[in-house]
Amino acid sequence: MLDRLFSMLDAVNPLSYELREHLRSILVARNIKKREVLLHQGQICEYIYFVNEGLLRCYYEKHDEQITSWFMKENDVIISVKSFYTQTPSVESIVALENTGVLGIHYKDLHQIYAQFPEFNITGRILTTQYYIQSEERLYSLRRERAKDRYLSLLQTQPEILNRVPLKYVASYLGISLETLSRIRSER
Amino acid sequence: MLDRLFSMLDAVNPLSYELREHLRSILVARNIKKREVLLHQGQICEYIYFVNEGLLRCYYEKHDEQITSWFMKENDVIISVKSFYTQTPSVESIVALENTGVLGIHYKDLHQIYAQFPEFNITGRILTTQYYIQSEERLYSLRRERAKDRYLSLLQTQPEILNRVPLKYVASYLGISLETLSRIRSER
DNA sequence: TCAAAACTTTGATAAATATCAAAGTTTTGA
DNA sequence: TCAAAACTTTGATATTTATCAAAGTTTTGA
Repeated sequence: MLDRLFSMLDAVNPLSYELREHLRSILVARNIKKREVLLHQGQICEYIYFVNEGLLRCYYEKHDEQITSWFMKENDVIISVKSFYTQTPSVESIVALENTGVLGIHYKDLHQIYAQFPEFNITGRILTTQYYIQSEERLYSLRRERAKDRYLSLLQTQPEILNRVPLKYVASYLGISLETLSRIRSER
Repeated sequence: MLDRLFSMLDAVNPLSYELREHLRSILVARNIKKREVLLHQGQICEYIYFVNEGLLRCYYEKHDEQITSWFMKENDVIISVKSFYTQTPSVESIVALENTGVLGIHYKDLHQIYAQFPEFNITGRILTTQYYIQSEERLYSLRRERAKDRYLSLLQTQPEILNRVPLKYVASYLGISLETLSRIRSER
């Protein structure tokens, strides 16, 4: 049950026996059915989650339209970034696109770990860095790139997303309209 | 000379006397004249810099066009994100827009600090988190937002940039053409 | 299993933005 | 200081993409 999480963390920076046992005691497992909501807009994102299995979508509303900010699948760590780090109400919601199993750590427990197991700051720093790099790479593709090129980079970097997610969500993730995406896909 | 950096770091997480002295011994000061290049595309970004004074621009080329990824000014930490963290050749260049003074820490020295002064991982984690949040916020504005709205958010969040930077750089930072930006500004 | 709901495609048109070109304006450096 | 270079604005036009509408297609759940 915790194997996937532990092996992901171990790969980043080896976990001590004590930390591993401590994690067992504070991790919260949760199963979310397809379409069920893990975080509602307006709530504070109190947990940082690890996806054991399944797929989720993080989105927010702008002029009555849902805009997808991230898709998160097996082995990903998920939060509403600003809400979790600043413990303020989230503008984003997180909803399951498939039946999903996650493991959560409460914000307070995480900070207690950072204090009690200083080496976990290394893990935190490295994981944050990885997600920061991903965020920067998405900025590249949104800046001065054509709708078609944005679609092609997604196809290259995360092809499985396209098989698991309705087009309308992919479209808003890429910052284009549903119809334009459909037309791009039908070219050849 | 090091006051600004130390007080920034202290505000994130207090520096011990030993760490402060160690920093003094490994920090590298550098002055860059306007238009001078701090990092060339293709080089590995070996230093993480703190801007004491001045303003720099980080950019990359796409279809013969320069696209600005970041502006960095006093009190900012700067790197070519992916290049520094992965120690691979940079797709970005960094150039001074004003005469600028920076303090640099070499990648190896930084990691030596993380090992020798574990509490600095806290600082590293928090600073990375702050920049990650900024990156996410820029993603919001590039996704499904009109050119005009992107300009208005920049005006709100970083008005001083607009006074210190030629419009063509601001335009590519916002992902729009120079002419469109000029027209947006002249409305009213 | 089958009707309703959700999703995708396609077409016609409108709106936003880019591109090309040229004329002003400001800054720079010998 | 003043000509050259860099920057900004403006206009005309082209291209990209969005929007609105409707018709297919697939999925879902009672």
